[in-house]
Amino acid sequence: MACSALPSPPIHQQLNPPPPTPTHPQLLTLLKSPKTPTQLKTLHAHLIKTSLTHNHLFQGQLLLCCNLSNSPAYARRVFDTVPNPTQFFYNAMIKCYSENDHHKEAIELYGQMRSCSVNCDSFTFPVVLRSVGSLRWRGIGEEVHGYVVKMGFGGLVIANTALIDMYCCCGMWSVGRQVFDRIGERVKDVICWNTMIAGYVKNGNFLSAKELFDEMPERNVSSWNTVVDMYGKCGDVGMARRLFDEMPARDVISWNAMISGYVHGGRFSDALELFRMMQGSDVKPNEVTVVAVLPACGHLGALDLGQWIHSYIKRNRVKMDVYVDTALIDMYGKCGSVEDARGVFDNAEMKDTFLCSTMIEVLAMHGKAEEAFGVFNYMRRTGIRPSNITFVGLLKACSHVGLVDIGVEYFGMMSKDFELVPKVEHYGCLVDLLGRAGHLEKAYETIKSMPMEPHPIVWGTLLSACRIHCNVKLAEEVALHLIELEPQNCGHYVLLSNIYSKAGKWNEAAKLRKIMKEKGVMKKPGCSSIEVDHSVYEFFAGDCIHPRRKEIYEMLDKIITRLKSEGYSPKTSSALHDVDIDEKEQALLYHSEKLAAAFGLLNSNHKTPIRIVKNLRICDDCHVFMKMVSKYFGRSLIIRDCNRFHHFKDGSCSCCDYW
DNA sequence: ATAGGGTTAG
Repeated sequence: MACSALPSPPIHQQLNPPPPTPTHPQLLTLLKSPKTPTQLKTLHAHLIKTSLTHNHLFQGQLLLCCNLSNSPAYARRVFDTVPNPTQFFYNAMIKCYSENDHHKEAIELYGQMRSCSVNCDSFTFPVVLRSVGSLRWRGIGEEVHGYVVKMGFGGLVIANTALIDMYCCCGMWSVGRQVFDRIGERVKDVICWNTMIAGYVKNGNFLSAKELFDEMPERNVSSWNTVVDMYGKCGDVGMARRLFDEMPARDVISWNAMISGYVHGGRFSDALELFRMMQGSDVKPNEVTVVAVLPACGHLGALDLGQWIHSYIKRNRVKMDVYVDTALIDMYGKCGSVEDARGVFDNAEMKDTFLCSTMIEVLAMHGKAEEAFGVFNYMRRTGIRPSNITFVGLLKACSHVGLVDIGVEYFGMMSKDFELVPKVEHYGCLVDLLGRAGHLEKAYETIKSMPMEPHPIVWGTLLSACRIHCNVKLAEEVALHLIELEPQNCGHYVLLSNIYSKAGKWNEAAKLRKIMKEKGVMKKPGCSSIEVDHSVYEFFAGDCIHPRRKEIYEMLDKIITRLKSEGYSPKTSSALHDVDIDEKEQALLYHSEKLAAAFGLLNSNHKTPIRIVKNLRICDDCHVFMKMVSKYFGRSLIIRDCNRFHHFKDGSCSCCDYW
């Protein structure tokens, strides 16, 4: 065909002709930085076009580039085109596997390398040992150890350090210690000490870890970080903090370990406080910091701070990964802002099982079952495999709105369509779903037919259902069993007592209270928190230590007087005690969520909702109270109890009184 | 030839 017959190309193509094939030096430079899978293909194509695919130098660089780009599968395709791979190619390919969590493949290739009689060098072993440790393949580890010695690398600190780490990962810390003790004193460096200490920590041998830390001739920041983290994990946050304060210099890992320690120990306010201190230090938070601190915001319902962290992430270009997105979704959800959680979900670049499950759980908590099902359908459409956690979320979504049939269907789907075995928590959800909807017998049958030992929580779920449906007889049976299982758990007594009170059985309620006293079981105090001006305030039932208590109680009394004139009468059946009506009313009137609500009305802007987090379930009376506040004070209130969210607006609640 | 090994935070 004559070229002249073709119309001239559009103007933009004339201005941007296709890029010329890169020259050899340009190609080499291009191969030195990470590439997307598509870019990798293009580069590979260039190599083929210029007949460089069989040039060892370029093949080698391409293989390294695949590792840089985290593409082990593509790397393997390149590797397989090399006729007789040299030590260099094996080392690069094994490393690529190991660094991308393809440990089995890394070890297999190491085996192939040896069977092809390609020599390993001192660089091969640490990489292979890391994969062995990750898989905890003891036998292989010992075999590699033998080969390390045979090849004459038994005296190298680095090889020995890798061996120590491998043995400790495999649970063989005493063998690790033997390797450690045999390292010559003159070459024993700080890293092999750190590895041994961390090895003890991995195996739960905290005493030996601390002993070795104390014996160290010199320490670096990692040594300190390891022990700070250890004390945080084993529950001695006080000691962790002492070491944190004592260490000569702190890096971002030090701060992260300490913040995580606080969160792990349930000391959320301390975690936030430390995060604030970090702002004043010379260390910048990174993505691990925000993943550690966001759950603390979530627990406390600190939405303002959570939002601040979200914008901090954007402003400071903190690396956004799927963990950060998941932590944000969880935080927004727990702080009562489903819309923001949904926004993060929709914009998330990478969506995996964990992120989707978190979104489903959040929607479930807020009673948005349909939307939760929608996310599940999205997972099916896009091939994201649901996990056990996904189904916990779906089942909770069903039980919060009473969709019994759909819930039962999801339960069946687990094993039928996804090869997932329902665990005790799934049975718990099923019991909740059935019990709440009034099918108490079926719920009881479910517990009896469970293939595993029913956890006390499952019985507790049935007991709550008995409360909702006023079934005293079944409640007694279940509660007696529960009290036998957990005699010190106040919740069981309180629940049964509430059921008696609700049924008007004051004598029984009183008897139970006496038993509690005799056994020394303390009632867990109700506690509510509210965030005002970036600070979190906590209230306890009948709180009389708050600095502004006078003002708060006056406000609460004003609210109550107003609500009473609109027909509010405290629902005394929620009260635990068998006392005369007045006293009972008093106990109810000062529940912590009411105090928090009064504080919120006093201190916040009319346009924003009042957000409260409560540690126990909200009681019937407080539920009525909040509905009325939302109506007669024209404020919306968002309350999270230990189970779910209640959004109060214009006199009604998002749970439709089904909770 | 080519790159490259061991410790600590979610």
